[in-house]
Amino acid sequence: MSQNTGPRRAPTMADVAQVAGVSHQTVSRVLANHPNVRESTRAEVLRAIEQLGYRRNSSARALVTRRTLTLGVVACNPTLFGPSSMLFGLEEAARDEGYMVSAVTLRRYTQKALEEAIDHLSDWGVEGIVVMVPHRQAVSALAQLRLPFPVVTVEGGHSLPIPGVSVDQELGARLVTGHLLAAGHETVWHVAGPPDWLEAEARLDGWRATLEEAGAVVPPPLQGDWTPLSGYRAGQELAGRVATSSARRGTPDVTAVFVANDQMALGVLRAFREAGLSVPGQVAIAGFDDIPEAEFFAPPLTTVRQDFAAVGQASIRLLLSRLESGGAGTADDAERVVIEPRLIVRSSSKPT
Amino acid sequence: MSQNTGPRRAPTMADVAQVAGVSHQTVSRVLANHPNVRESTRAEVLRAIEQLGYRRNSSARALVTRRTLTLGVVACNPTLFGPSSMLFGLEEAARDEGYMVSAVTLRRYTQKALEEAIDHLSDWGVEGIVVMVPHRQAVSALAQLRLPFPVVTVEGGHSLPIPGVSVDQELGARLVTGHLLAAGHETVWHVAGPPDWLEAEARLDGWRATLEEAGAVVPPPLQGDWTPLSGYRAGQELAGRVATSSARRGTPDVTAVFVANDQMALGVLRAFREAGLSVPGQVAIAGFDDIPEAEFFAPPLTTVRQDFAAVGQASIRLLLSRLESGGAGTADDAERVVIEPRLIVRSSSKPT
DNA sequence: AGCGTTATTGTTAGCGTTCACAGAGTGCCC
DNA sequence: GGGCACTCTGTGAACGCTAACAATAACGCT
Repeated sequence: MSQNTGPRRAPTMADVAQVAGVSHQTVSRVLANHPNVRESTRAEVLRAIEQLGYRRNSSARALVTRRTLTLGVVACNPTLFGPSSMLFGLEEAARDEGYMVSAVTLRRYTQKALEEAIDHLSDWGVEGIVVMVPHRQAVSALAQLRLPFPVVTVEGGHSLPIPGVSVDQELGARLVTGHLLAAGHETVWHVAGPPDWLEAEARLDGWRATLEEAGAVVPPPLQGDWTPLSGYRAGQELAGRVATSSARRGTPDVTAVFVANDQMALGVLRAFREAGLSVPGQVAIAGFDDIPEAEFFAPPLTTVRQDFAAVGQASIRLLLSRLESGGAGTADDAERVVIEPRLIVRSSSKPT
Repeated sequence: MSQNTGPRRAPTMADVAQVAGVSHQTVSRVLANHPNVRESTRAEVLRAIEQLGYRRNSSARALVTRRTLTLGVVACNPTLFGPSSMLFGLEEAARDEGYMVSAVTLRRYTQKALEEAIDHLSDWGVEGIVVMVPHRQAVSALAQLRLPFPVVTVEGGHSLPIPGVSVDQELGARLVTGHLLAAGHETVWHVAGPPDWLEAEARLDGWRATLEEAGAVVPPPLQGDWTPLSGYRAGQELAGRVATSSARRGTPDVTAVFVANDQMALGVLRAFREAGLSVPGQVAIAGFDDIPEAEFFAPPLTTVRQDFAAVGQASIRLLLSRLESGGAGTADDAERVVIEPRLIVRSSSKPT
């Protein structure tokens, strides 16, 4: 029983070949499902593989095939519901296609951080990357870089010739704003996201356009940063406005608010609650994203649902199609996939 | 101008060597920061690298060094705040140490899915993995598997000889329950998580033990599944109990509820609101996790904060220490890192 | 029988690194 | 001026796999 207890190395193809009594090439053929292998030898080889617990060495394979079967992702706020859902859908889709996904997360967007992230991924030989960093500067910085592999953006806007997937944020904003106007509100206020985020901008644009088309006054948008706290602050300001305008004109000028995401909407709700404003009685509120919690807010939040998982899947499909077409960095016919959001009406916007 | 426009292959070390007028080995030395290289040649090599845009081929490197510098993660509910925060902290820590992280996500736990996930990671030659699947069965299934690389669990319980990191869930539960008892409640009800989750069990245990030690009645725990909806259902049941007990005995038997996570607590809050029960006036509520939204619930939620990012970092440290000690699968002195949670008191539990 | 064709297997040569070793040059000492 | 230590550089051989080609056996057909 010379059971070698030392840190014996993983078996190689040659080991399998020897056990099975064939050449290493035949083993390779069996593994590659090559048709021209006699059934009996195939069985023999499989048995040897089983017996030795053989696993193909991915590095050696990658070295010779020049394919690492690895994709990279750069993500930005990965603890938020949206980004993490996308990441999830993306990883699953990639795995189904036989790829591995390596993610690098950015604490905050800076050009340097983005470049380092991409560098890090390149070092590991990814075949392509998905960039989920929805800052305006990120996308233009990306366009500058000439990378030796395909890049796909998520929510990267339409202005640059980089293929990408996005949800039609503007449409979503139009849906909510239109919904609030239809409910009889004279106008709709807006708590926007950070101005350098493309999503924030698109939502702002959709909101403004809808108001203008309806001939409604466009009130100055308030500024948030996606966090509940910033929504809370904006909510306090709006609540103050309601109070003073009611006192001055006898009628409040804020009766409906479209908040650029659900988390901030939560903050606004709290501020209103503390100010004694009833929702939707005195002010109607709507959010964006439809996080799982939104249905259970006080009151349940009207919002716009985005199919994040679908975005992740689409980004992988797009990346793989680029990969197969051999299309490296440059792509003039930058494909874009747009996914439609859906309005979810709940009590926060219903007339009592 | 013989600019080769074809899909010219990435430059190799030999190319760099030729341009710099040295041998490929010298290039390798420069890249490895070997001390015995003359300053002038080092500069020459670096210049050639710059000029050619050379990047070391990670597959070739991995092949010869037998190190892929890649770690794997198996995660379970990656869209929740907790898991995604851990993933984030973990990835960052790994990157700081020069490792790449590849994550595989499980839609739902099954033994098969777990094994496939691990298989998938093994295929890519990870040097070790972190398993973030806090099911009882997952950990025992893991213990069965004899893997050729180190494994670290997150929230994997203490019963098995696998190194792991966890937050002291039981302590957290004790803190909340004790806090509620100290506020004068005769007993504390509990909405538990799914019974096959270790975290749910530990929180249940901590709650029960605290009640027993205080000589309080231990009411039957309600069952949830972490989602707001399940919390909502449990909340409806509890609200019903308040109503009938108040009617029958003149005094309600539910005055305080410890909900096993914040999302379910949100559901309970909604149910109570709909039933006309005031929080904390008639019933005090506390959750667990301290998700960013918790502070803005109606009312702001008392909860237990877990430092998820720290858990992720600790898991990487533990995995790397295992890796360096050469400790593969077997590890009798299974190290465990325990992180202490912190009670965060907000108005949902404050006596009016 | 002889030939072409196909099925099955083996042989050899890389893929781009790192490692082990050898070699050349320099300085120092007895 | 030979030997020794040290610095710097190059040569050749792996690492474990796949691709290309060669070789052999088996088969059908004229």
